[in-house]
Amino acid sequence: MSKQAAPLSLDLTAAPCCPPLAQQRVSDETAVVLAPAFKALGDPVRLRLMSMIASAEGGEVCVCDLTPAFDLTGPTISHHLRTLREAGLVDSERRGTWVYYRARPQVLRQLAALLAVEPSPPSDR
Amino acid sequence: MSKQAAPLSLDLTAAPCCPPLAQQRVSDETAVVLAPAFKALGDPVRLRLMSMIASAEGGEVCVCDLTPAFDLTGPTISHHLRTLREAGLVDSERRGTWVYYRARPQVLRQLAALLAVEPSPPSDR
DNA sequence: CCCCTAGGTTGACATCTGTCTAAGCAGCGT
DNA sequence: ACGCTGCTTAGACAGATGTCAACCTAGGGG
Repeated sequence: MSKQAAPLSLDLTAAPCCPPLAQQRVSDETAVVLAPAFKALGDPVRLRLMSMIASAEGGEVCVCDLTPAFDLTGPTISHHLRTLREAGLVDSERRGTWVYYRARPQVLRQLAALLAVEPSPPSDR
Repeated sequence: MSKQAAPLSLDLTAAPCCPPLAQQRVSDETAVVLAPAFKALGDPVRLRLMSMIASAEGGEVCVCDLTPAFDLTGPTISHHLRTLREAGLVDSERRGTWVYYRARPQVLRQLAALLAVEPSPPSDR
């Protein structure tokens, strides 16, 4: 694998930040910083988790509402959530017995911006 | 890993397609179809390759222009390109001695759309 | 104080992935 | 026909990843 450190909670806001990928070559540094975020989304379970968290009413979900949606054990879900957290995509907070996760929209926005492409170039229609 | 088949060239256009991840829960099927694309972008080398291809003048690049940009052997670059191809992110075409790669904007657009988030919700400022 | 529930941590395991070297295939010159 | 250059395929190998069972920690109630 192409190296990766994961300082246990990435601040993607610190990334050299993102003229669209298709508009200007992504630098090595930027690639190294942003790739882990895409990697984190590169698993169906995590993609769904991310979606469940990001689309949650009130902006947050209890883990207890996430786990039963999958055919996986608690530890496995916990592991995936940790991956999302370390990729800087979500934040977690314990409140009493429960742990709540919420999305970090800035990072999502940054990734979306990176993938942005012209609406539909002339050659296409 | 959470299952995956890769029919040697994915048609992501066939995906149940993408109301933003933060607006509606991504279905299992959609997640299974789209996750591989994110996974493909989840490596710094491939992210840069994707960018070099997508931002290329004339919409295409020769492999011979990609390879020297990295500290990797030809086969390794070829392997990464294949991954991008199988993820449906790029297309390749041989012309004479050289092979040219071009991006598939539709897929990029689809991924970007999935990550789209409200500009900046009230709670944020 | 004890136990119950919600989650996270550890360790183990099979599988996948990134990288390389060696070998193969495709065009193009001569 | 031969060899050269550009790229892909095949095989090998160390390291990463997804999953689980077992264990641990934190809070809340009796």
